[in-house]
Amino acid sequence: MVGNQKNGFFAAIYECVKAVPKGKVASYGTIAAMAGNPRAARIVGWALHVNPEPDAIPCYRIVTKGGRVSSAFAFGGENVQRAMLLADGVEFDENGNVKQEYFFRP
DNA sequence: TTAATGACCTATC
DNA sequence: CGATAGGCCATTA
Repeated sequence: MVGNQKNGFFAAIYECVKAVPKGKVASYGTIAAMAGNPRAARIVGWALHVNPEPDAIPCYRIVTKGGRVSSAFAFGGENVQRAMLLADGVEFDENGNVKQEYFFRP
């Protein structure tokens, strides 16, 4: 590691995000639960916000529980995130939300 | 240590 | 159905 990040919940969150298989998405609450705190959904958003390793952390695979992408995506915008997911094989419904069948659940 | 922040979630009007 | 308010938890200054 580059020695820039302290070991905390963030590290666990990163592991969970990287554990999401390609072609699927995960919600903040799901990642938080996998990290050990089902109520720390906001911490997940923060962990991805700092995104120390955007090359290894596919934050574009993280969406809200309703399947809606975040409004403050760090890579460029919601449209970009949708394109990334489409490139991974994820499909959206008519509402612009990710289908629940593409949600990765442990 | 206290206070403030934040890419959420749920409940209520 | 759409908008608003509050609560939760960890990190930073």
